[in-house]
Amino acid sequence: MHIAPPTAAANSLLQTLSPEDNQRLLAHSQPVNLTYGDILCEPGKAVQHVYFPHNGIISLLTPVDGHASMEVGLVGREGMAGIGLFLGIRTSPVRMLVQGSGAATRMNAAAFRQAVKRHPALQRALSHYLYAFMAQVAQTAACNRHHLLGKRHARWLLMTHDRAQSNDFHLTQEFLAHMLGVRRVGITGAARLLQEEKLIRYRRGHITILDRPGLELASCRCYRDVNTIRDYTLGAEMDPPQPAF
Amino acid sequence: MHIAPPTAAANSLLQTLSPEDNQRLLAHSQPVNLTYGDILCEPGKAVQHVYFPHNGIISLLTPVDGHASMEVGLVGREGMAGIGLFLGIRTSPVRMLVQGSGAATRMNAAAFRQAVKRHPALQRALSHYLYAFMAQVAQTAACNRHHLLGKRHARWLLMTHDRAQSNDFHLTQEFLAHMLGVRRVGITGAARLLQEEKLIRYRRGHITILDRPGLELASCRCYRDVNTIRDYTLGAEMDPPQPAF
DNA sequence: CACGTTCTGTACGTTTGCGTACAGATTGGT
DNA sequence: ACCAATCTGTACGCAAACGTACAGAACGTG
Repeated sequence: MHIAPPTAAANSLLQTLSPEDNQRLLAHSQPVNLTYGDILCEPGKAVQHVYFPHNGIISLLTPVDGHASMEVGLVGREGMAGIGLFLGIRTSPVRMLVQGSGAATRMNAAAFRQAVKRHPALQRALSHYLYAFMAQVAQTAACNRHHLLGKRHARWLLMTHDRAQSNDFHLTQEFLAHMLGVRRVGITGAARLLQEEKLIRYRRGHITILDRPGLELASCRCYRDVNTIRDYTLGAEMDPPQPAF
Repeated sequence: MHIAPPTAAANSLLQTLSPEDNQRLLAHSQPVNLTYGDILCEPGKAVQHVYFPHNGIISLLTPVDGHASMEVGLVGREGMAGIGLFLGIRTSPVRMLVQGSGAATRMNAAAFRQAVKRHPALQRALSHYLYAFMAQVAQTAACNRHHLLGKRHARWLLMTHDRAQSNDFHLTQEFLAHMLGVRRVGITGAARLLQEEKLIRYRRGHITILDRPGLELASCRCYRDVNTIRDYTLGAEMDPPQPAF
């Protein structure tokens, strides 16, 4: 699903709040600008702030064998980084790396926990988002084993495209290789193929999506499946009998 | 107490409740016997019951490309199956397959939600478990891309060993191959190696762990890392300033 | 105990991706 | 305008895992 960019894209989670609640929340938060390469939190460290991206993108990376790391989740305006706090755990298991520059709302840990406590609507929104996020991670685990690089590559581009809300964005092959846990040369090959098919165009750290439907065909079903679950979940505003809390 | 089977270990999540709360909860739950091969829920279907294993083991499988499926999580006495309900979502994204026969406590969906609502201690325990479970899934995603079959094989055996609470358990190569998302023949090779090293012994659907420390050396660090996070999380009984809810 | 079923062992060619190395191209800074 | 840094293209041998096929071993049931 393609997200139409209005002038100022707002974070979906914050949008679920009533204007008044939102106003109250804003008093305890700051607008910040995420810039490519920023590390918002290291694994094992305490989460100081949570982030609600507007048009920025945050990659969540899990360490492997102590040093290497690879992406297990992608956070854009549909979500937040630091969701562990919602579960009462202050320590982050993942590295939070800014993958796409852009605006976000930042809130410190204590304020966030207060906010969760006070706003049932936020609780519900976060619960549902968490569920969708877990589905994303689980699908990624399966995808990593079953699908060839080309398809995963296309899937990643689509996920980023949704969150970047623009047809071009900053991206190097080296970076992408790191995210997908493959060699840089592997990406070179995959990208060349997509370019030959006129689905994308890229040059030195910059990529342009040319044919989104085509890309969707080139990617594995995981992209669609994860979106289906997310849309269903977040659309399930009325989970019938009672909220979870 | 008339229900508790003598030799069976109790479910950790239920154990966090006070005896009185536990008693009250038991009124709304039934002891059941999970048997190998049972499917407790299909992906996309509504979760009718949640399960708290005592010594049974439940595999959570994510579908890939519609038909195939692979394991993204393993649930034993440390956890529960159906955690999505805790987040207010009734639909299961995964297949729940009984991988090890044994006892469990079953609770229907409505009763479970009531219980969550009424018992803050249970909320906290579930929150923390959910966090640990997510870490498990994320690590699996990374592990799937970075580690060779032999190591993942050993890791899986260790995880199952922990939950089976016994040195031998039922297991076929075909089944394991399916869980790990590899060919059956791949498992044959990996198992042969471990057997030659006297770390395990197996024959036709049955496996015995002979040298657990040795197995740990043969597995990837993911095993240890996930356990560290889980122990830390579940041990964090006193999350300092205030509970999450 | 004989038979069918299920599980395990081995084999062979193929593909994907790895590790590494090096050359060429683009960019930014001074 | 140049240099240094960064990014991308291509190449080569190698290892892991794939798909598939078939044979042998263990079990359990009539």
